[in-house]
Amino acid sequence: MGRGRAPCCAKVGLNRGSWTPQEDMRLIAYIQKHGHANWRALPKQAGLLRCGKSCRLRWINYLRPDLKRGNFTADEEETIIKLHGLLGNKWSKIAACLPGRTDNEIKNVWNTHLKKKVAQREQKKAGATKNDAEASGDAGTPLTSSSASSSTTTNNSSGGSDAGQQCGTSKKPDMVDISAFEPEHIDISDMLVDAPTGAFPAPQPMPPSPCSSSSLTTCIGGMEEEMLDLPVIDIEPEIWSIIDGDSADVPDVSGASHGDATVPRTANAASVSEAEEANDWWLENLEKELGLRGPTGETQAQSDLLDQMGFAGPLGNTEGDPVSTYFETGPTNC
DNA sequence: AAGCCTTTCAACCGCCAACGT
DNA sequence: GACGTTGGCGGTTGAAAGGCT
Repeated sequence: MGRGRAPCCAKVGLNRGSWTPQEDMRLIAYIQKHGHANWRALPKQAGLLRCGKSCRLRWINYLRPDLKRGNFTADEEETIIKLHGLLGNKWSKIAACLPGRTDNEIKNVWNTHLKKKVAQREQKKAGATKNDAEASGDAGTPLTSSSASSSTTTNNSSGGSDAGQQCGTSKKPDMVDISAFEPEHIDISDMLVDAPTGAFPAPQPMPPSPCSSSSLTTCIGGMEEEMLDLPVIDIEPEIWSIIDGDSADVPDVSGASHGDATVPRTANAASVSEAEEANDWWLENLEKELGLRGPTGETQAQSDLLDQMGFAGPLGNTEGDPVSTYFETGPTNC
């Protein structure tokens, strides 16, 4: 643990709270082009007045192209309940089994809906099986002892650190075998493979720089370079120094200088096309919502985007900002 | 219609593990 | 091996939305 850690946004005058459509666009554009090899440096290079942590969170939980949005299906809820029984509050691991869902989302759903649901179910079950319990040999380990209460109690001391393991291949000792509770066994491995692949491509760790594909880059064209390079936001240079804790120069963010270096290398050749498909699909929707596609053509689109990005005056015409509209409609269209 | 209460969810905080030097 | 840096995780918070009285 480093001690010299720079203070987070609150202390250095960075933006906090809700993200604006402009910030979203900026983040999206930057990551699409350069990837997110270094979250700490990202906001600086993208011209965002946010801390890297905030950017990461926003991307992971909201802007990522492979996110499924909208209500959880009954199946998903059941899956969460089951996995929570196995894993406890290991939201990230649970999320790994639910393509398109984030740990934050799952955590929220659990705390708002599922916890109660499980509690109610358990109550019913307790009432119904009260008499049976004594007779049955395995004398049922109560589900709620882990699932319903573990979220309120503090961490199950994380211990296991089953890093690399996904979807509860290791059952924690204090976790209850929920299969005894549920009518049917659940094959966790299925969940990994069962990702709805139809309209929704399997999530990629991070799509390789999709700039080679059409989409946003095409529509924005050369403007994107400017968007990323120009000091559009009136940022006091000292702020970056404060953030960095040094006086290092703001690196040149033009593609040539560091483009490839910051592009994640998680994707192998085989997955590149998949990832590009995913991105194209996502960007298509985004572009439509942003008005970057359609009869008005690219020139208008660029001009609109410039407006939205704050290049050409205030955001007078947002009419419910485009990014918000996009997400209200929902990228998955599921 | 207004005020209050509850629910929802995006965002923040602090901690920890992994990694690099 | 020690130390610093970064990414990631889980818990918590607070604003907004919705429902109720």
